[in-house]
Amino acid sequence: MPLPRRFYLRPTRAVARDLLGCVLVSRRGAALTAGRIVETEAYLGPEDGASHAAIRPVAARPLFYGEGGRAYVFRIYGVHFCLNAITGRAGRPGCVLIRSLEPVLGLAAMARRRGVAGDSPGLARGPGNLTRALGITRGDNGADLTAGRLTIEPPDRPRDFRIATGPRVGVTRDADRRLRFWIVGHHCVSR
DNA sequence: TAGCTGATTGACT
DNA sequence: GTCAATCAGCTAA
Repeated sequence: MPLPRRFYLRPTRAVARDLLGCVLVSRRGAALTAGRIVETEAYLGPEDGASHAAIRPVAARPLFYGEGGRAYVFRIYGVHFCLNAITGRAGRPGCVLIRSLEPVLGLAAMARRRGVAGDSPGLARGPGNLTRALGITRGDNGADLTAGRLTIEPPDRPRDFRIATGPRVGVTRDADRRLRFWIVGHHCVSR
């Protein structure tokens, strides 16, 4: 069973942290791919200069400010897609960027989409690689993460890892906020 | 309408 | 270490 709606209706930082160890599942027709989340970043409301609640697409605002538990997908640098989970209750903007996965299911399909070898360690490492490996596109924007073809399942093993925090990667505004979370020592965490 | 920018990646010096 | 790819949507005019 996917994580329930109430999981997302909490402060963004808490969701970002608790998402570590959970499993993202993508169903594309017959192809099933999934990976364990090992790295996330929190994006808050308008007070967070890097958040799309403060800048960027006005068209995404209804989604951003809407009830948590939906996917927010956008194109970056005209080249890659990034996957976010919307958090908070309606009227409370926030989302969590999913940066890296440890491949769990459908490795062959992921490798095919990426055009790399199946045993490649970085199959779903980095936001752009992750969406490509799972076949996630703009068409998944707004998708319900509690049911359907894109869901997030609770951890499939005990949380026996340590969590580290630090500045977000690649952001130019509010770059000093410690809103990045990752599993210490995991080989699938991006540089 | 034109110009610019970015929550990235991979190839190359 | 540098740099190009490539485009939706914002900003200025």
